[in-house]
Amino acid sequence: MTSTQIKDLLESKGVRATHQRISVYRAVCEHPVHPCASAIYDALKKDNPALSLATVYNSVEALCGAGLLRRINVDDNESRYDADMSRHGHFKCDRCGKVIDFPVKDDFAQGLSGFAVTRREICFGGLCPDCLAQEQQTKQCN
Amino acid sequence: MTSTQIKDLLESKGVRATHQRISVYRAVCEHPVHPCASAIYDALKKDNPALSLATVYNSVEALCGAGLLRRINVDDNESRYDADMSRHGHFKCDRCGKVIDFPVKDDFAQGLSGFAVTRREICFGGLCPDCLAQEQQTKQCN
DNA sequence: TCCAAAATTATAATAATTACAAATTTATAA
DNA sequence: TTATAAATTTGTAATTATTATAATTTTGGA
Repeated sequence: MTSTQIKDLLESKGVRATHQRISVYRAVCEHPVHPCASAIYDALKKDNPALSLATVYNSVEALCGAGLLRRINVDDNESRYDADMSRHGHFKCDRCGKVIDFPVKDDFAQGLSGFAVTRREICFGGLCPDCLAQEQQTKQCN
Repeated sequence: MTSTQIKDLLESKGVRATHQRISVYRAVCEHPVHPCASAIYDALKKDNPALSLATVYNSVEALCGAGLLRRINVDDNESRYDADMSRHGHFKCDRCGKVIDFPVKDDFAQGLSGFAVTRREICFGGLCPDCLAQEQQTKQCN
């Protein structure tokens, strides 16, 4: 995705497309797992040493408000950000820390007629297949 | 639920049933919405002025580890605790702050074969029916 | 180019949580 | 019951994520 394309996307959503916001958006899109604020900061600091962590927070705030990013709470302590706004869940491996997307069926929630639902988050946790295999191997050695 | 019943429950799960842990567990059970650590602390401080906030954190940690409580992340900043371990989702109203339980269908998650899922959390957000009605009223006045 | 509004920056403040060491309590066994 | 070791609680300090603030810079439009 080119800078121009991102610029147009942000402006179509009514947010000013500053250099920082464009690069924050790109960083979230391109990050292998959904990054937290400081991970975005670290990734962008190389190319823009003047970048401030406060700007990263301001930018994700603006982008979330515009519906371009969503904040996810897979971790107990810090927020991560996801540029994929489609319906899906997140699985956090307690061993390797990876966050993996998974599909979810539509209409699994019940009893919410009369509610205006604007946010949906599905977070699972446990062990991913790789770590599960390694744990079982370790157990055999004991 | 009597103190003796809670004591037996904790011990059956292998956690030492101290006075503090018993009252923390009871506080989470009896709290109208799922309380955060400081809400538990405030609720118990009246009857036990010597209680420390650190103990509340230690207790919920022990109780979560034993599968008696679950930590929920409906808020971006702080954790809340829930004694209902059955499958259900949480809806957080952005206006009044209330957290409301709702039922969810079984087997809505897909693509997780090979994963060992030990944690499941479903958090929705938006406006509850009451607040939605009030917002619509406000809109009409403008 | 000039100007006002908005965004960025650096830093301070806040708030939730964790770490730590001393004091207390608990379960167990003599 | 009393002694003892281990676990827990307590009070406080440290840590960490996030927000607030004010000065500086950038942005978009006249």
